[in-house]
Amino acid sequence: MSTKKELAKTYNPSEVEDRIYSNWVEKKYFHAEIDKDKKPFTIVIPPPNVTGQLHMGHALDETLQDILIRYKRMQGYSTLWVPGTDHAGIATQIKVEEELRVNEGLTRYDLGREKFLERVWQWKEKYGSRIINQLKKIGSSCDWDRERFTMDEGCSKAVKEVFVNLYEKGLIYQGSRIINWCPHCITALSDAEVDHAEQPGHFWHIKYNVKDSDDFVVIATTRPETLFGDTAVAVNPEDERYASLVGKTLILPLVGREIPVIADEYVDKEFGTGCVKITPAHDPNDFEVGLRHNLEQIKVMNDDATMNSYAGKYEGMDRYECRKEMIKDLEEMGLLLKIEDHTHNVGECYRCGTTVEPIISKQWFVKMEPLAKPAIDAVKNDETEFIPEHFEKIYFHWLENIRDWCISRQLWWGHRIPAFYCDDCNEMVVTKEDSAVCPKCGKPMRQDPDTLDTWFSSALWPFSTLGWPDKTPEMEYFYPTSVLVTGYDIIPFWVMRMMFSGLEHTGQVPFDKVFIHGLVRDSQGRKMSKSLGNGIDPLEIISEYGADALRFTLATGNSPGNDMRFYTERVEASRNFANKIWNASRFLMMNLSIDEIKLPDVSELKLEDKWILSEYNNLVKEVTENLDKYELGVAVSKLYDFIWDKYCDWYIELVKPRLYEADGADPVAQNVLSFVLIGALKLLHPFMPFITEEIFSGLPTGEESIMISAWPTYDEALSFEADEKRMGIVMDAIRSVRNIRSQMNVVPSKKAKLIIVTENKAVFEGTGTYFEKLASASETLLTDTQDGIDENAVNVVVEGATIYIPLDELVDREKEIERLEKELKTLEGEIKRVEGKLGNAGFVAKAPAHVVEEEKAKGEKYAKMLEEVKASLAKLK
RNA sequence: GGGAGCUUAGCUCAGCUGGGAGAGCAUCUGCCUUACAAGCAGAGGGUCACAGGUUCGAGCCCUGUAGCUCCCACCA
Repeated sequence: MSTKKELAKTYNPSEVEDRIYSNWVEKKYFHAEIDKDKKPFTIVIPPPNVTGQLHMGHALDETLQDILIRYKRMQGYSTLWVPGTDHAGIATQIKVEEELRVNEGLTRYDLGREKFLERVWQWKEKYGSRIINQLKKIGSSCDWDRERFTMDEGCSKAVKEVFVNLYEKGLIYQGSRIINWCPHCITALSDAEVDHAEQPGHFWHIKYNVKDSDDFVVIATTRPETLFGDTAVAVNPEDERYASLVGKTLILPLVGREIPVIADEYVDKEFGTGCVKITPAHDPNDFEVGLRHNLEQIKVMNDDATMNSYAGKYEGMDRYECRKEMIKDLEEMGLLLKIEDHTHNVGECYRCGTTVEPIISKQWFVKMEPLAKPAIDAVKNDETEFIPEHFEKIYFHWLENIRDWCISRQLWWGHRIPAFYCDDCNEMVVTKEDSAVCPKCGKPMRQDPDTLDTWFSSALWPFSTLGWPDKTPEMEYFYPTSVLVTGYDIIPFWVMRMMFSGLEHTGQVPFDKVFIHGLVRDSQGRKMSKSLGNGIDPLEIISEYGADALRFTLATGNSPGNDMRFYTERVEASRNFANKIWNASRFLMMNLSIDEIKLPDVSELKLEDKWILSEYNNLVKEVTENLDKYELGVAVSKLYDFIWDKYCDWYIELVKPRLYEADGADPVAQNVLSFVLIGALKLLHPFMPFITEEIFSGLPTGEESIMISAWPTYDEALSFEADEKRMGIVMDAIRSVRNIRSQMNVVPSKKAKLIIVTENKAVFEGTGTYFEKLASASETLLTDTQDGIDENAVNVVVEGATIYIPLDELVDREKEIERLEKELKTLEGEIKRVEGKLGNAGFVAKAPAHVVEEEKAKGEKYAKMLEEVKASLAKLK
């Protein structure tokens, strides 16, 4: 029976990907079960937001995770990859509000909380499932039976559990503090949710008159509109210029309120005018100063950053409009003395870009210091390791300088804070229950209207998805997870918070390793963003080039933690590689007449067989080591080189004559070709799952799927070092002959006669293509002995042999002389280099013996070759 | 003001614990050789940012300098 079949000439991914993926899903290959006989390997997905669609950053993140998961699955681990999505509080709420505004002209207040939330849930269903489908498109082998959502029942249970626990331990508290307020999203933000950007601004020098005096002070401010909230002016206690002013009263311009001059260390004498207006309700430093001096806190803005009644006639104006107007008025009044240009860092909301307003507000906070310490220690003790390691510094820096985490958000979409208030007696209860009755007066209580920071639930993701707080078998078996794969940009948002949450609530680190990748940028190195319109849609790339090509591109030429630029040219190269594999397989299948693949006995193997097997064996070892060290880019480039260069360009070409024999294709060659291809496909499978599966299914492997086949292992019996070396010489010889033919402009179709003479006078002769002859000669190249050399020939010198190409085949004598002289020069250069090294007493004395030996051997080899070249030149001249 | 990273072929980037500089793309030459023109063969192209140091030996380790990028930071 023949297994011969013919594949299409080019690989067409769109025809196979969906079919293969559905088959995997149907067969439940992605599903992970608790298996005590296997070791677990767990990854929880960084849940994409339900706001959007897959972008290139996700594609990279998913690809890396899938590579690791598929690799470990083939190695026999019970691999669990938990998929899911994030409710993304602010981001999603903004999107739905926007949609509501554009389509219906409504605000969330028009709908009311309940109706609005219904809309958000509809959004979540639609876009949540869309992004899940997109994850599938790139081949992610997630356990879809275990898909989760940060606001599903289990996660909600975990959130309440954690909140109540921390509250009872005193690690969650409510307080009035300066927080970052986004006037567009109308909510508080945590420090991590504020981006800082340099903005051009001004220093306005404003005159504050001293009460009942002609004296005045000049303060320089970048935020004149907060003037209405000033409750003091501070100077440095050491500042002699203002010593007499301390204790005096000033008249606040425009509103005429009286404020004291105080002395505080905080003021820098050298900066500005040395006088600082103190606005405790609108500046974190002023807030502290205010506490020290017991100053009143006056909020001058509403939640949307319009001015309130403290701003007098400016009430109702937006903060910037107010600034403009009041500056004009101050100028008219002669109180504006100077305007200086000044660039400063301004905080912006990470979701909408609006300048945040530091504002005093009553919010819920997590006390960070006691939580941060164990999280720092766990990384210092290597319980969790970052890859690459230097990202630990970022992690430490954040945790060591952390301030309490503001976790309440004035949003509707999110986990509602499990605190209840009694409107009658002001009693407050924090409980896991959905409702509460006042323990004092028995009246039903009102739940806190605010929700929790999205990252509060994300922080629990590694264990809430495994069933925590219940003691589930999954928690027992799959936790702690094995590796977290994520971008460096969310270390402070997420990694750090999962770490301290895991340690606090489960007593264990949430993951062994944190594998950090960089950002995917556009071809000019810019961040891909919607506003720039430079984003490249992974799905378009997939439909044009295939998921494998995209994955391969993302995994190649990129080292951990470094950003990468995305070029479609690179995807084309990856697509070409896929096609190359396809055609190698096509070639094999066209010539396959065996129906079972079995590695032949060593005695039957020819030189090139041993060589490719040995190279393959090394590849197995190296790729496995690279993957274990998370060097995915290195692993994949070795696979590329092996398959394209060694397997296709050398091995296939070398065995062709054996396949075209009149009495049928050599079964040894067929077996080796198949064995190596199958092994290489397995190694490549984590990177290019679809094409490897498609080809594998067409080969007589006796296995049902490559994705559940066993990962190849290094086999001492396949190591043929001596043959690798011999083959190296043959390859050198072939390259040299090709080089000559190319320089002599001999077209490939013209067969040249070759005479190969080995060191010990072995001679081979033939007129076939140089490929065939060298291949068939390769076996005995260095051993046989015969006599008879054609003296009138161009020759090529390789280690241990000289190859003659009769001159009548190649016309240009001058060119040949030129070539040989060049060769002579190269060899002389090499010999000089080696002699220099060996002549260096320090080198001979101190370098390792094998290094010295190698150099000696090289010297001898070059010397012999030099002699041969010289002899040839002499003959030609 | 701190901290990190980067600087290697025309472009984009690899280069593991220090032992004769690599890939892809681009360029040049020749080929439709019956797996593949999304291909084959050949070629050109790099004082590995700069200056010192350690070493028998440095792209790799140390010190300093310059340029670029990013993160963090309350100087009003």
